[in-house]
Amino acid sequence: MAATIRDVARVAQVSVASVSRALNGAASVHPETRARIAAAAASLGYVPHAGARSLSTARSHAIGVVLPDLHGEFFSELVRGLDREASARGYHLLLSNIHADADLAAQAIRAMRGLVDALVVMAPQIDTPALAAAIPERPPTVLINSRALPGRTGLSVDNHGGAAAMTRHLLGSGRRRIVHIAGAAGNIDARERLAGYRAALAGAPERVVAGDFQEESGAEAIRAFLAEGAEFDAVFAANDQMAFGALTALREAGIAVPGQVAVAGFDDVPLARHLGLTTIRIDIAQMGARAAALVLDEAQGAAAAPADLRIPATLVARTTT
Amino acid sequence: MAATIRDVARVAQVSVASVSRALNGAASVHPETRARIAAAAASLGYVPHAGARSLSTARSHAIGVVLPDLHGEFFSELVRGLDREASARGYHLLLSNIHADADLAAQAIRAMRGLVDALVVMAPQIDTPALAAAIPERPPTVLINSRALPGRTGLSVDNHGGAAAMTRHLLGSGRRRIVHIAGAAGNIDARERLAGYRAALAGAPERVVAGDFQEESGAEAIRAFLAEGAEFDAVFAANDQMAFGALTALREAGIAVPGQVAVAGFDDVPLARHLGLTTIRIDIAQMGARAAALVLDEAQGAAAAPADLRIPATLVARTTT
DNA sequence: CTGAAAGCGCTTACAG
DNA sequence: CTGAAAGCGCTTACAG
Repeated sequence: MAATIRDVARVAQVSVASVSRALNGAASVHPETRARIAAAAASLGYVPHAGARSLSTARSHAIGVVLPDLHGEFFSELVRGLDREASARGYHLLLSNIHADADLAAQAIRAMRGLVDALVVMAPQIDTPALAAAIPERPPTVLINSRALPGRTGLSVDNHGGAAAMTRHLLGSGRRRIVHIAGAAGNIDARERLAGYRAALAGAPERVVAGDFQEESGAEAIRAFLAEGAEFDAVFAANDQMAFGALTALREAGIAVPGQVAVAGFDDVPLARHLGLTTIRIDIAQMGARAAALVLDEAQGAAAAPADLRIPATLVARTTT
Repeated sequence: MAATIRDVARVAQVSVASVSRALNGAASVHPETRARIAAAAASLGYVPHAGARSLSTARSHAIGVVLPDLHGEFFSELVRGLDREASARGYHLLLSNIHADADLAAQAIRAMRGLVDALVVMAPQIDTPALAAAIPERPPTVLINSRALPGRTGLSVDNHGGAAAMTRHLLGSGRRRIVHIAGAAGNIDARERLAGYRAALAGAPERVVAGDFQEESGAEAIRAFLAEGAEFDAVFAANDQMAFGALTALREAGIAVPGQVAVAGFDDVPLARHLGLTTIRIDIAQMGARAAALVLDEAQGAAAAPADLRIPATLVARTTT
């Protein structure tokens, strides 16, 4: 078995209280005692049992992270940002199992009781009542890309601003008939991007077609459009994946991009740069770091008033517009 | 404060022992008692304090995950696979802070004492002595893509087999002068891929140029090669990123791919499919799930003998060869 | 079937 | 500066 604080106390011939104080750098420990304890700890290879400490102090130094089924860069960058800030402040990340619906999310959150000092939850697909029911009073929680909840800090991408900027960019370059391929139904990001597109149309005709954020749905949308002989000179997809699908469908149909039709996406995934796709860039790692910082401030009592914060969404013009 | 087991006991008018037994589904609890306890727990919104339970039972139901600075798909797929298996068996994932060197890795591992029942460690850049020093006797540990350690289970990509298969594929399609762009020095994956290339050359001339797994190093390598007037008809890069760099350099030089020079990579990142890059595919999520399964088997006493397991690496031929 | 008690490995007032 | 003791919230032999 691994050495416990008792073993160290025995070897150093002091009480466990002194060992605890010495190892935690408390003020009042005689230098000689401290040295003896350090030597004993080293000789035993003693490492404090973090779980026991957490029970005594009622702090686990862990942030619970509850995420939906995320892929690729988004997931890795988000976790990277969370980890960056958490590590810098001496916290671990406890990942919940990936959840698909509100019930699973609530269950994941419950399972973290006594395990974490703070919670970062991302649940873009869960509606307000279900979300409110799932989020407990404690520990402090920051919501990422989720519906707003009164009294809780929310952090999300500036979907509305980004979509409006893209729409204006397309209008500004002379496009008039801009088709928007919407994201998954019920998804808050999808909804806000659609709203941003609408708000910026400034009288240009609105034309929305349903998608589900998958590449194939972007291709399907455009194929259906072309089949019915619809006219348009720009496609603004609610994410890059669907824009890639749109590009494929346009290529199949022999339509020049951006000559005849401009194409734009949202997210700036790595592939977008390689394909020259005009899109909206978001600094996901920054969003993660920011979320961790906010929730730890709250957990440590330095709470700012709950707010609805936005991570900037920046237009990146490339060759498809 | 959140309700504790004491509160439930008081409301249900039983001892805490009975509450514990009832809520853990122990055999011997009178149905009526059980019902009263369930009702009390529900009315109080009681959720057991997982940290306290873990101290009593000496099981945390968490797997510590110690990873280097990973990006994109590799990271997300690995964590997805780990999470899939861990969740299925009722375990959480505790992410250590991302480590850069052996000292940080050892520190991350130490910080997990008392927090996890098992450890999954990936440290391809750490040499054998440092790795041996960092990995403790307990808890059970499975190594991913790391150097082999006696008595411990290792799981890694079949780098040698994959690289050999790719080399044979290039030879089989008539290429004779195959340049290998090696990965980062000291990295075990890089080393094994190089060895696989060498083993399969079968008398064809060996030509190795240094790289560091970054896209730019692949481009640099090819530019330098072309500048010195070297002759070659194939480039096999130790990962896809460097292969993309090579493609760029060849395009700049007006060299036809695959007409004059074939290009191949390793990893099959998403971009590879879009660019038509011939490469080696690895099922990263499967590697994660497998690692979690192995380490939990060991933690739960169903230990198989330590072994050196390989995740298959499959050749995917596309348009660059 | 149920309860009183010890124990998991720490921390922290409280005395001295 | 140091120690004895209580306590964090659970679980689990041990009695009954």
